Amino acid sequence: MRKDRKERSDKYYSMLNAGGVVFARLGFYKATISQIAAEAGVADGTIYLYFKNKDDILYQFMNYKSGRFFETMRQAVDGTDPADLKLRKLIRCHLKEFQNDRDMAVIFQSEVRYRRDVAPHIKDISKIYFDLLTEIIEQGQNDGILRQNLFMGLVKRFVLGAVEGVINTWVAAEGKYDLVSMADPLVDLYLGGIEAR
Amino acid sequence: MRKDRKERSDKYYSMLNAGGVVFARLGFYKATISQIAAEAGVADGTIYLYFKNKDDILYQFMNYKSGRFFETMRQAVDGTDPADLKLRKLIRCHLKEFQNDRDMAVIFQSEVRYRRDVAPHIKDISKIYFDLLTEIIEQGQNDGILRQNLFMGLVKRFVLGAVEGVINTWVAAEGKYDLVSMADPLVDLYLGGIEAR
DNA sequence: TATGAAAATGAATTGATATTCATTATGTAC
DNA sequence: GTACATAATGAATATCAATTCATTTTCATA
Repeated sequence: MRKDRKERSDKYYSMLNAGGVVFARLGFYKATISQIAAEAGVADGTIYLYFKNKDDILYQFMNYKSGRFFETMRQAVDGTDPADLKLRKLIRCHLKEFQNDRDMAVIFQSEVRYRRDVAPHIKDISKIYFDLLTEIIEQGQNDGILRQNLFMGLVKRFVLGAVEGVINTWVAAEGKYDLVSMADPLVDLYLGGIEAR
Repeated sequence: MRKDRKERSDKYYSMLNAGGVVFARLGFYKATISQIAAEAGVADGTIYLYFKNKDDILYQFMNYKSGRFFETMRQAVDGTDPADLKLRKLIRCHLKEFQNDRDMAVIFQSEVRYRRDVAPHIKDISKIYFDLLTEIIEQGQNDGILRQNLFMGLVKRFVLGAVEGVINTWVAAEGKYDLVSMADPLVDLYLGGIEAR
């Protein structure tokens, strides 16, 4: 059908990407259609041939990015590694993907938390993430690498919350340092904590 | 001066509070002055006798809440306790204050991250928090309770990020469970990590 | 109770921008 | 090269909500 052809076109992606750029720079509400159109090098009206409305641009942007993101995550984790290494790979991958696509990072960290209407979509996103974590942690417990008496719901929040905190700081610092280098020290904290032995 | 009298009045606080209610419910951009005025039981125009504009309502709300929040935090931590107990008290206090004032929790967790223009103000907020954490962690290291080889910048992000993650989940769950009960298990994770010994 | 200042009101103004659509351009089949 | 369909344009429209301000109400004082 026609819509498919359109959606796969270069023009479609340049608009999607322009949306990402402008939303990241100004936030959803301050971004205007005219700015997005200008960034993509098309007329304002053209946006509406490809997207239902402004919300739809954000929605499709998230959809596209999160799809690719989780494919990458899944690949990073699949395999026969021990749980602690899987956790390391997961976090490294997360930080690497966000470092390589700062617009996505900004939008995921702020719009996602902000916009309630995007929330249903986002729930899926963190669900997939949480499922990956559940797999890893349960495997680690079965192999005796991780403690048995863990409150799983809390541990997942603990892990994801801390990564997000690290990412937010990096975003606020305008990405002036290497984010990926935080991965291993962070996982060391997850595993061993801060207490002296 | 007149402004002082106004700012301390009941009406001022009812408008400030109404702002909190409506911002928390709809987010800053979808909230309207009319809704805030209605919630406070005043006319639209009255808002502008007490606040410069819509931004100013949010700004003063944050200012007021964060001032009280950090007084409370400081009190919770001051004293001669060992560092791990201080950390426990800090986290307990943080969760308790947010649980007792859900509007504040929603606004701090979403608007703060979202609105760049509020950021300078917010930097102060997390700076105070980080300073408290620095004090506690350094004390713990001096007393031999906490590990020496900690990357302080990361540890602070790790701690604050994880608490915020826990709070976000609670907010998203509409506050249906007891947030404060998460404090001790969370601090246990900070201290000992998830690895088996 | 009369008077004036301070406070409050809410309808009207203003500005902004998302969205539409009549028009123009582009490309393709014959 | 003509005719048709598809795509793109951008000025005009429609909506919405922040802010203003002429008018009214409240309230302290004499």
